[in-house]
Amino acid sequence: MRDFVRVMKALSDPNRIAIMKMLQHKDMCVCEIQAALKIAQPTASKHLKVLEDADLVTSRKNGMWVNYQLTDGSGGPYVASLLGSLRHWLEDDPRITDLVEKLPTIQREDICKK
Amino acid sequence: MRDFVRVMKALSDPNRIAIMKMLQHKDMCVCEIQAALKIAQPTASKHLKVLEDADLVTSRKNGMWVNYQLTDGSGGPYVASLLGSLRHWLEDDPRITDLVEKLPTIQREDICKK
DNA sequence: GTTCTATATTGCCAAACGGTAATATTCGAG
DNA sequence: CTCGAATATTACCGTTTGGCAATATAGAAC
Repeated sequence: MRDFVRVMKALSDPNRIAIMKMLQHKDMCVCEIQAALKIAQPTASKHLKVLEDADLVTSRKNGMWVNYQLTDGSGGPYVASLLGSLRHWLEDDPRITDLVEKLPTIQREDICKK
Repeated sequence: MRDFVRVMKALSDPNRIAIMKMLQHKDMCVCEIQAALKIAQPTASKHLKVLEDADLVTSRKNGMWVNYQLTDGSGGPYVASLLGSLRHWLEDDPRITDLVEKLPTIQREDICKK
């Protein structure tokens, strides 16, 4: 029950849902997510931690960057099911489609090194 | 998006999840839910309102009582899918099985009219 | 080593949440 | 109409949550 609530809570925030939908299209680092959602960097990190604690997302260090990606769902029964459903859900949501459209223009090389 | 978040939030609380799982077995009035979960009556009412606002539950007045039941899922795409998944989810959760076991002993005639 | 750069952690604030007691509402019974 | 019983609403309280600025950590480049 505790795990289930954790997953549902993780998917109960618009910004975290947006992160999940973007990660369906490509792996992203923190600064890319921060730029896409126009939120502060610590906010992005915190959201990613919530998603990671719920086993919805994993991170791989790659040099200076930390790449986040969707999990394969092996973390638990609810996670697998919800990851599958999320593929279809919100495909027509205006904010999501807008974010996904702009995804190709979000590249870490252009964002960081300010 | 707003609807989706509302549904996910509604399913992010242990007591509300317990209500959903109990309603899978039988329609219930507020005082039955209150007794089963051992919570105050306003708390039960509030939880039911959250579930109703998310279209997960509907209420039918029957004299003095208000019967709550699961919706048919026609309220939206996420609702239908989650209602279906919830049938299988948490079937082995100790608290849920305990509540369901005790369901037959929860009857409004025994509970109310204090 | 030192200096950037990307990310994580901490500390803080306003808003939202879950809970209760007290009160209001609604409806059946007499 | 009055009384009692089931439910809803309101007011309040402690905890959690999402946001940010400031700081700490980790790694690449020099």
